[in-house]
Amino acid sequence: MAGKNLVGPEADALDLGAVFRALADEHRRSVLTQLATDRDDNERGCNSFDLPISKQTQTHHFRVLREAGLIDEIDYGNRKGVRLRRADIEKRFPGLLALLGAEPPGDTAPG
Amino acid sequence: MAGKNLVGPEADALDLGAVFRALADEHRRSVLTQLATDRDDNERGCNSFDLPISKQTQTHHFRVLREAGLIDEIDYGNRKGVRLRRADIEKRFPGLLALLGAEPPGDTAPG
DNA sequence: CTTCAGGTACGATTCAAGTCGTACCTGAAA
DNA sequence: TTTCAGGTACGACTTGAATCGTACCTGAAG
Repeated sequence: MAGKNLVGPEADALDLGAVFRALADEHRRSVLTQLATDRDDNERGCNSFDLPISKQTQTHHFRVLREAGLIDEIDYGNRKGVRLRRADIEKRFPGLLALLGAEPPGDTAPG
Repeated sequence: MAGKNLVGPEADALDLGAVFRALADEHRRSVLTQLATDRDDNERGCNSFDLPISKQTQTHHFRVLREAGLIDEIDYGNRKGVRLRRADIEKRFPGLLALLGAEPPGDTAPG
């Protein structure tokens, strides 16, 4: 019933390079921006982000975000939850999440 | 005599994706960290960063940093200067430069 | 049990990025 | 002028990342 939390790095072990690499991708940045915008930090389903990519690729992106220490993944077997590691991120890299709000969401180049 | 400033994006046009992509590379992050640490924002020579890469690759990295809007490049013909665009960066992405200080310099994995 | 949707594992493909070799340009100094 | 160090341009190589196809796993609902 209660999903098990997939492992990520400890709060003190967050690597700035890995974080920047994770946020360099448009889709991953979109996910994290959506998570950071919700101040209640609700757990969300993986398919609630409207990513225009296949589910295999989504799996890849969520894994990158988790291994960078930005999100927790909760495995329920046949579905998965995602939660922002806001406290850990703010502790190690204060102000990082606020930067994501400085970018207008869905800023994909037209044409 | 007075070098000419190579063009980069306007302050309001700084793109977060380009910035994260630029800072995802270890060498470029090292350069920007060194620049951000100097609170006097002195202009520095391109070969004052002790980058363990060829000069062609250095040219490439400085170009990426400039096109991301993070630095100004001043061309003197047979040598080049680099200056951090601190005001523009702080205006558009406040707190970003402070994040670089949270990472210990020269943190290359041993062994 | 079967069915079904969500997710993963593995491999293959495609593309972007980091790197360097060769050649060339630039300005200063001899 | 020549020489020299710093830098660029172009091309080529190599690695890593993003993407998807196929097959398989998981738990819930019939």
